[in-house]
Amino acid sequence: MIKGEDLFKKIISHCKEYGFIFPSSEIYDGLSAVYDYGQNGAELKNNIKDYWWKSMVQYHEHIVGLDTAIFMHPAVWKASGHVDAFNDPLIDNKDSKKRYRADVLIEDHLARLGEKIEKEVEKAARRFGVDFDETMFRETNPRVLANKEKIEAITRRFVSALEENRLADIKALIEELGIACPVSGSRNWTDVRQFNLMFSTRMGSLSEDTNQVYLRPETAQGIFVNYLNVQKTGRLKLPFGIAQIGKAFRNEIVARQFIFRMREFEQMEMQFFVRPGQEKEWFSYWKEERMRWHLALGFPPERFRLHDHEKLAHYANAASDIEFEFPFGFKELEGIHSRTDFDLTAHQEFSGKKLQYFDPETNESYVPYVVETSIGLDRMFLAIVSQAYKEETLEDGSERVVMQIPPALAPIKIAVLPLIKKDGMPEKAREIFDRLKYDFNCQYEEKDAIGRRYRRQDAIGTPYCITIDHETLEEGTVTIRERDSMHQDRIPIENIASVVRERIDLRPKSKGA
RNA sequence: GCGGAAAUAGCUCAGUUGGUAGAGCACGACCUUGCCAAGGUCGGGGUCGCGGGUUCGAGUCCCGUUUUCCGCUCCA
Repeated sequence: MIKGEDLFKKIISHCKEYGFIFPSSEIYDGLSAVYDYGQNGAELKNNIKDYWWKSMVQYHEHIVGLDTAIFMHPAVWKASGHVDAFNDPLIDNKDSKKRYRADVLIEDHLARLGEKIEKEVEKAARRFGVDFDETMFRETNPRVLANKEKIEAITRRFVSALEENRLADIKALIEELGIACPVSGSRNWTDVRQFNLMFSTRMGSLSEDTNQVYLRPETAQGIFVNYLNVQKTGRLKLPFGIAQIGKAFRNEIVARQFIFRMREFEQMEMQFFVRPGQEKEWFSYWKEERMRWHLALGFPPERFRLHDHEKLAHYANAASDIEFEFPFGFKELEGIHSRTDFDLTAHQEFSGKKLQYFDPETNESYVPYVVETSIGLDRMFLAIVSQAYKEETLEDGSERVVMQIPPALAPIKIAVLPLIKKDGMPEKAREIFDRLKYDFNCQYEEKDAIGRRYRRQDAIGTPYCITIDHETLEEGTVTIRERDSMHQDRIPIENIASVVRERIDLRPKSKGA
């Protein structure tokens, strides 16, 4: 079986060869880490969106949809913390060619100085024995005091330099502290450079009269700033959710691994608003619910795993990732975050507008807590094609490449194929095609031998092929060929639609969620 | 951004010590066959990633650059 790197390369070229994904602006040599979705990719992507939207919005009574603008007031990103948190000062060591976050280098160094003090205290403790008063020693010993003072002074300078973005001062600190590269051991550093992960542009056509605006780095904020509009106009009661699908942009230093990490990407997010104190329960609920959604597509459970975050982002009090085993290993596919009231409270402060919910059951007003589910649409796409791509050797020794895309998500649902190009079969096939095309995305093909046409449909993941033969003309039946098993059944023309519809149905079989 | 590798037709690749670009598959038309790809005939398609340099002459040698993959680095 092919695995890892080889498999990944094959998937990438298969995606290009069969119209799923093309490099952006390819005739101009492409644009780094930007991709376009082709005729089959666009269908698959739309089907993923549709599946998500239906299972989140349509099947959940208490979740509604929203579609907000990519541009938002610049203050939104100050409130959300992105202006600060998305700024990293980076520095390179010229000898080892390694890159570090300058602030992390200094923080680590300060931590080591702190450890030195502790060692001194320990040493003293051993020397003085049982009567030793640690606190007293820390507060009175001149050497410890001097070291502590030194650390505090450096920390003050460091924090103010960081806050005011004085990059030269940060570099000066690194040199002054004699921080060496852990790899090369050298102190040969480049200047500190600022990397802002948010794309910015200018709004307004006169250059002297413009405002800097950002391309949103996440879709969530559009939901937060609108949550009261939606709640009031929809007369929604807690708990309720708002779902959104849309593009987001992050100017990653390194964007790579095909469509896994792109600078322009699409998110499918749902923010669930709950009473404070109930967020942990809902967090667990959504973890399970989202995992169920993935497994409903029929993927092997061992390809998924949950990863709980130990280090939490500035806004969260609990966070888990649903990771999928891509050809390059387990990586984040979806994040479930308990975002507390961080965002709403911040927007309340920055905007000066109350963002409280009046709870008719308790007669109280409060800022709700938020549990977020956020999945990368492009990553979901990659997960599906990675899982679907199969190279098979058949009984007769021949080989085929088949995309075992879940039938409900397949770009083309039915291929309509006349067995031969004469005896009235193309006409009959056209007639059937014209009847089916209003309900399913269909493809008509008459060129080449039937076997070859089956293989072409396998390569783009078409779950069903309808073949029109002599019996069709005489008895009104067709054969329906199933992609994965290659089994054929003979069914009446009138039954095609109902048979296919039943097999591509993804609705929960027993109870609705 | 650093290091390594690669780039010739839609795809996979060949192209001798530098001498003016080829194959198979794919694609189009027609003929033939007809249930799991590769019958016949004819045909279309490449400024050899891009830009410079060396040379009488560069796909081939040199420099730069772009893109991709891998490893670092980064990824609230």
